[in-house]
Amino acid sequence: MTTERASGRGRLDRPPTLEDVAAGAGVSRALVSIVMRDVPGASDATRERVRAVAERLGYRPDSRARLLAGRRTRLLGVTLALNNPFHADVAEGIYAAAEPLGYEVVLSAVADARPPARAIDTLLSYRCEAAILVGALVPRKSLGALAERLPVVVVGQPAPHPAVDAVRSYDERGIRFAVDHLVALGHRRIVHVDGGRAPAAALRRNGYRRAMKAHGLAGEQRLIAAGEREEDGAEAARRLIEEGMPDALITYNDRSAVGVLDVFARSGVDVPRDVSVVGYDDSQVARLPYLRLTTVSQDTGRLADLAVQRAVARLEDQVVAEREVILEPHLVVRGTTGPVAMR
Amino acid sequence: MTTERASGRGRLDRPPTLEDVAAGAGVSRALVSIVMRDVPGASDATRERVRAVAERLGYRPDSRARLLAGRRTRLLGVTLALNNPFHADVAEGIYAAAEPLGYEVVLSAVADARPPARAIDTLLSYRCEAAILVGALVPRKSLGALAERLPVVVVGQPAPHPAVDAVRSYDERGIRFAVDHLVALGHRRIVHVDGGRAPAAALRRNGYRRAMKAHGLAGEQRLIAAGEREEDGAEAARRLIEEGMPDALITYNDRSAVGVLDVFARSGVDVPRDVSVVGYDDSQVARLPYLRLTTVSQDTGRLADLAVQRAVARLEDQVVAEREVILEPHLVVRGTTGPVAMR
DNA sequence: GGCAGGAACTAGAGCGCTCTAGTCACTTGC
DNA sequence: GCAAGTGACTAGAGCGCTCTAGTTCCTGCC
Repeated sequence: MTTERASGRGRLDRPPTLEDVAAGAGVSRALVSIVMRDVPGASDATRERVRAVAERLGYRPDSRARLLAGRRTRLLGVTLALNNPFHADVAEGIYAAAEPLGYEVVLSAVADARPPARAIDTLLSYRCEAAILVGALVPRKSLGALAERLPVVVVGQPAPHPAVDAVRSYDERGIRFAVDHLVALGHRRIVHVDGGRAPAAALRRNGYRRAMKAHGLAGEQRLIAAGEREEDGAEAARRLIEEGMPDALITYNDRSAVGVLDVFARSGVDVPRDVSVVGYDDSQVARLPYLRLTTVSQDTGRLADLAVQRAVARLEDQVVAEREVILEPHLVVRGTTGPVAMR
Repeated sequence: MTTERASGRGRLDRPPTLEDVAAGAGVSRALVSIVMRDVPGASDATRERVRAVAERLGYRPDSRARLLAGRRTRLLGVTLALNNPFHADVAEGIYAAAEPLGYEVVLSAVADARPPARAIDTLLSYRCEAAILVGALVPRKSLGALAERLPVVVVGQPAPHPAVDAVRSYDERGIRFAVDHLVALGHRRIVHVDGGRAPAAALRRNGYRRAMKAHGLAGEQRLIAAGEREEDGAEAARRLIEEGMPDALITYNDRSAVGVLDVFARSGVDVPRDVSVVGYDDSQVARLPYLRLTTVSQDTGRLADLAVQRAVARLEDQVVAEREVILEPHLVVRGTTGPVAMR
């Protein structure tokens, strides 16, 4: 053990390997491997001795070699957008669900400068056994190609391809609850500020149309094309102020709702007196004291659990009944919705 | 190429390797490696042919093997808390900064069920060449041990150990700006709702003390022990209401401020008429229309750039002048601070 | 014509593990 | 007393790459 740490390239003394531990303990590499993996095949006395040497040398198994040599990697790949709180919640759930099943998680971020294809490439290059895509927009065709290689579970949107699993909540119903709530409050002219091409946006749009029809409000339907960011909501709000205000509006997600509320606040539009607003996701934002956004909630913990279960079931050849699991969302009524005002 | 995808363990046809591509193109493994790595040593014609075969077979280099065989991994390990928007911003910046330098990023999340030590273990097991710890609380001693193995850069807090680099903003100054601002508005009884044991909390606490003294308000100092979560701020607010309200307060971070504002709102305390509130971080939350939190901002993009530069400089034996780089924070005045009211 | 020099390519040794197929010593059962 | 069994351990092949040290062949130059 040289203490050759001084200058130059530094730390050139490569990390200790199984070989080093084996030599130190006077046993074979294979035995050390057995001890480190905690599998049967070594006496308690030896285990203890080997562990002590490993500890002393600061030995840490090399994932690269381990993954390469093993017959399986037991790696679950997850793509997510770091700036999205919904994704973050799901990812944490995935960690928690994967560990007890003996799987490890590899995260790969999607960002402006890092398209989904890039993130997925990384997962494949690590030979993940399954991929869990959290709310990523992947072209149908590439999804099909991906599913050809490994089990794919999409979270938060319907499976865009018959070969992939999907774990999501029932978006049509979520929107339906929102419309029901607004109608019960006496609103009729209910607008949907949609999510454009964002994940599940089409479903929510559709849910809106169906719900309006069901309430005999087909004639009152009004869609504003928007998107998933605050700015999209803000622009929609400006248009509404200019072109005529509805009784209420439902946005694609909470972020969009925040943009809407911002513009309304600055323009002297009182929520909920002048107009009611409903968001979607029940993200942290929705709970903020000054916002108190009425919104549709989906259970991220359960979504994560189910996604992991799915992926593992596929890998372990268990029978998986349907391609989709759809959870029931629920409405959380807070302060941005109220009864229709006298006018 | 069998289309043996049907049932059973499925996809057992293992992914194509260099060998397969080499065979398909009628060249050696080494040559394919040269082509895939885009290094000199192959003719253009061959390059094209090899690439075509690789494409046709759906070949994807195996990171495990690549990392294992190469003399360097060029991997930068990053630990972060997924639920922290400040961390997410920094992480995205790290991706952006690492790529042009030819380094890859490995993310390792810290969560309730996944302590920092665990996250760091993962990074080590992948043989990352350097570790960038974003706002993680790692015991001084383990940090020292870690720095023994590889260059470590801590982001968002002072280096808790002489052997690690730190990239952060000048927290004492940030707090000072907040105090200056409040004093200029006429406030004297300024409380600090602190961050307890959270990263950089001690610095901010200290900055508060110094700033108060500098304004001749040493006698008005009042610290409330709190933490980094919304709930910590909320509890502090309850105590203040009970034990006596100050003119203004500065919280450890924006999350804490949100908790404070929540309790104040529910208790009929008007901000900023009755009391002014300043947060820290300028996270997304602070910009929300209904919140419009006055807060201290740090430049996450630059923090990330510098952290990567640091790590790479250490790896490539460049001279690094000081252990710490400290950026200047700045105050963003929004709606939660105002002049002292007549009473 | 002979040979240096370079471009294009290959052989083969690892990288640090896992895993199969052993070997060896020591019970155990009849 | 001996085959069979069992627990503890080892040898060695391989996982899919990279990288060093070649080899081969062409081109140009005196």
